[in-house]
Amino acid sequence: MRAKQHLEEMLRRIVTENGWEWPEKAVIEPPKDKQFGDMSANVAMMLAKQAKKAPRQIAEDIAEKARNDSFVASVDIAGPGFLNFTMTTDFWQKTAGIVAEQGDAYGSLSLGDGKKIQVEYVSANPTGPLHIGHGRGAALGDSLVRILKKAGYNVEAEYYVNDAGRQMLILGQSILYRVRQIQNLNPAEPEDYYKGDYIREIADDVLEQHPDILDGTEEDATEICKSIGMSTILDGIREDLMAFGVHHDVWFSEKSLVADGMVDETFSDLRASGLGFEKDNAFWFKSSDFGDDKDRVLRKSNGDTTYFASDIAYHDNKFKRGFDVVVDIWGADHHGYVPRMQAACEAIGNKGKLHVILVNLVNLLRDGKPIAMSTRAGQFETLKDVVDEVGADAARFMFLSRKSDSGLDFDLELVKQKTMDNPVYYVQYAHARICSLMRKAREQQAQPADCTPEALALLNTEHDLDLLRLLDRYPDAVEAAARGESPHIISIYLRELASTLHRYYTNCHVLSAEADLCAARLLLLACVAGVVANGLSLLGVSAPERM
RNA sequence: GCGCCAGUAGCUCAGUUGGAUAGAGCAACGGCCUUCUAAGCCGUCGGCCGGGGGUUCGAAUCCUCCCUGGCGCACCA
Repeated sequence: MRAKQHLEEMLRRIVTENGWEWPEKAVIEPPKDKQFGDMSANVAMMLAKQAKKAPRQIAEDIAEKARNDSFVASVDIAGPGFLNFTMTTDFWQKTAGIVAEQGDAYGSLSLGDGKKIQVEYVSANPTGPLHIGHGRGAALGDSLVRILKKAGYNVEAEYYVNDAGRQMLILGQSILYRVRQIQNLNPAEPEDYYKGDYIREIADDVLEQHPDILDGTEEDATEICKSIGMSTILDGIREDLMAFGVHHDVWFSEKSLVADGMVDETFSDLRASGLGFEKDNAFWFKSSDFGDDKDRVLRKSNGDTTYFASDIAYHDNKFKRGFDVVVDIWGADHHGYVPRMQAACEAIGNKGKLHVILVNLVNLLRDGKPIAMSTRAGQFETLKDVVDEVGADAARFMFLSRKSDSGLDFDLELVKQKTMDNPVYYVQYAHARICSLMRKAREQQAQPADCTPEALALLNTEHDLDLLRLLDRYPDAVEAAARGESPHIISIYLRELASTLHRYYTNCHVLSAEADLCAARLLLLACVAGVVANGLSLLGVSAPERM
């Protein structure tokens, strides 16, 4: 019953009847200017070449037939050959019935058709607490998971734990250094180590659990520090993510890849297919065959495998788990890594199934002044601190208001402000306002009307229709967000819905209206509140009932 | 030097599988609370869409060459 769907079915039928083929690039969408009607189609222009006729003439043919549709009030032809449709008022009014009937399910799609899709995100090394940059990736990944589920995909969220390799060794050494310091041993400062206060706290715990740690070998001591450090930090990461409303279904360990022999398996597979080769005492992957700039080393001449080697094995493992699509969310500073990872996925027979989303850096500011961040130097603003200060809702909405691949200034003072520079409150306020109305309505024994044609017919002002048209578009917003893997589309939609609601609120009084009209308007507003809450839930932002 | 991403109103940004006169918010200025939350609404001002060429009925969007900014270019992770 949605306008776009209805018109597309009709237009496809007419095009077929005329012996033409539906052009894949044809779109039906609301025009940017209301004067062009409710929905606009470019199909006549797209058909020009195929039909060997002038676009406007094709448009005439189509318009004549389209006028027979009982839900189409008028069809105009404009510009180079646009077909502009105005739907009947009662068509739009039915929207309220559909939204009310479907409730929370409104906006759910069958786009994904149950396909298995994995979203891997955050995946920060367990060497320190999450900082604000991780927060952006976390918000994006979690929201994307919610959107893809809504769109009908079978989605699994995963965190890849880099619990093997050099970074973990440095973590162990950093803690051991602090342990010795606490014991007043005046240890030599390691060349490269994590300097944050949390390392000292972990060192305290280590000493408490292993008072005799320094009696054993250096290796054993480092191993103990590493293990306690990692589990402590990982627990902290889990807590911080939970407080931020972010969930992962699977925590996948890099160590387990090696232990299960998956890396070796990858090596022999590549060797067998001729895509791996020995040179200069190292083992290489011929990634240049798949568009990468150069070949890459998987096993160094000193015998260690590279990070890339386990990453190939990891992705191989993902595809073997049956995912049709694998989404990786990475920091934009890793963009140089994309071509080789794509090459690897192609080499192991999964071309085009990896989608990499790059999340650009977050510049943390306070009152316009930058706050420097570096895990190593131990000076950073943690995600936890930021969430504690500004709230999870405001932080998430800020992260999800912009395209992920452009840089983001995150000003702590700004995000606390209640202005349109910080639109989370604007959207939440729309929801709270409606809830407040509903409470007042109950006090005076008024309640939303049932979706009868008589009740719906009372929703006949331009303000009513503006809201109804926007509600009708919600599933399109979900679809666009899912297809584009772009949660910010939901955020933009919500701002527009909130804006239209606030305008309605100012112009159309509800509780003072005559009883039937009041009930009809309550019905409409209940639908709006439902869709606002629905959309906010896709962003992982709460919909408060009062503010 | 090579590559990727960005450059749209004073500011922050939408809009980019080519569509109609390029949109919001903020800021500035001017209005609206004796009725449901003013965290709101209405109005005015504001643009060679970084620049030059090209492709076509039509370009912010595609191609090409420049300019500016960010980030990458390891037998690091």
